[in-house]
Amino acid sequence: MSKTNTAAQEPKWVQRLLDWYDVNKRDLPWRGVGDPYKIWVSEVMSQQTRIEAMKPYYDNWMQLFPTVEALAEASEDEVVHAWQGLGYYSRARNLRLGVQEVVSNYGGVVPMDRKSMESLKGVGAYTAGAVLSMAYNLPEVAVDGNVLRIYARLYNINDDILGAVGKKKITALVEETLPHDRPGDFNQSLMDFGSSLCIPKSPRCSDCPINSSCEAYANGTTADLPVRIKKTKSITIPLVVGLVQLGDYYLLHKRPNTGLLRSMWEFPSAEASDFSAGESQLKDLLGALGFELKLDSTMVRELTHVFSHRKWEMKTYQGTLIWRGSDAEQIAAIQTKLPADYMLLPRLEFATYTWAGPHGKLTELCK
DNA sequence: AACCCGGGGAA
DNA sequence: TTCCCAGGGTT
Repeated sequence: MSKTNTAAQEPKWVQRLLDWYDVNKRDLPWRGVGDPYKIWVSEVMSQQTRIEAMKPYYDNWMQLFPTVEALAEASEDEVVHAWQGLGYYSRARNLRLGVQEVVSNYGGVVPMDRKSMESLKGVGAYTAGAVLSMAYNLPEVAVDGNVLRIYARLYNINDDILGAVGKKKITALVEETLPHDRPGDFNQSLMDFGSSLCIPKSPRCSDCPINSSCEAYANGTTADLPVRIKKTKSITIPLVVGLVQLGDYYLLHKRPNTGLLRSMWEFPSAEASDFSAGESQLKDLLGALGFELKLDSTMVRELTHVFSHRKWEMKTYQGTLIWRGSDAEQIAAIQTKLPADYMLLPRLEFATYTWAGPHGKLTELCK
């Protein structure tokens, strides 16, 4: 629970920001509805994701899973498939698990206290505060990247906002300044303010309704704040990818259920930077499954895909497979002899499956 | 505290 | 290219 604050202690900028919000707030589908489930979904979808990017996913999600019960009953595959393309897929898996907890342990009602909220899968300090303040108008702070940036400037805080010290310092400040009559609106006003005016680079200070309260603006340090520690560099991984067919069927591989892009489908690939090295590895790989591989040396697509800490440099080739078993064996029979993480699939059924990031873009090369 | 987990828009 | 976004989980 946040500290109490009196009207006398409330900084002048708080009411000015609320006034600005009343005029300039964005019209978003989960706002003004008072539905904690909708707000919860929107918050999780928005994590590390811009609003414009997640909007269509949100609309689709609500069609598929309109209530906590609907989501709780959905399979993990359905849920991750609906998340396909958004990234950070653990968010989808954890959201489903969290909602299942609500249905089984809270009678389907999203809890109204921070401790219970934060005990739910995928719900941390931020999401708990956001849902509680926006859905139930409880005086809880929701400290996200926007809030860290805004307060670092308003109060000229030089600590690294990604570190524990800076984050703790700012959270204390937000608790002191949170207006208890409109906590939900206040938290949302910070989001809208941070995404339109107090933006990371080149903040639009001349248009800012609270620049007279901003210490960084007064000191001329808005360009230097907030302080963020630089991230570690990403490593580059060269990959040779094979779009390999047995008749009308493509051979696909399901990634392990741990690590990057877990449990998603991809085309067979090898960690190699040139055709011959990749061809050799793929022949070994598919040979162990019982296939003979003929790979065409003409590259059909070169694709670079950047993750947070990794970069895939993918070279894609087409090829055909020959089953080493008896000539009479049909696809279905061969299928039963493959390991569980491999399958043969016709192109028309591709849309049914969840693709591992950039592999989804390669499906357009298949016929 | 450090690292892992996606994807995309903007400069 | 680099930055960074309505973060949370794991080790």
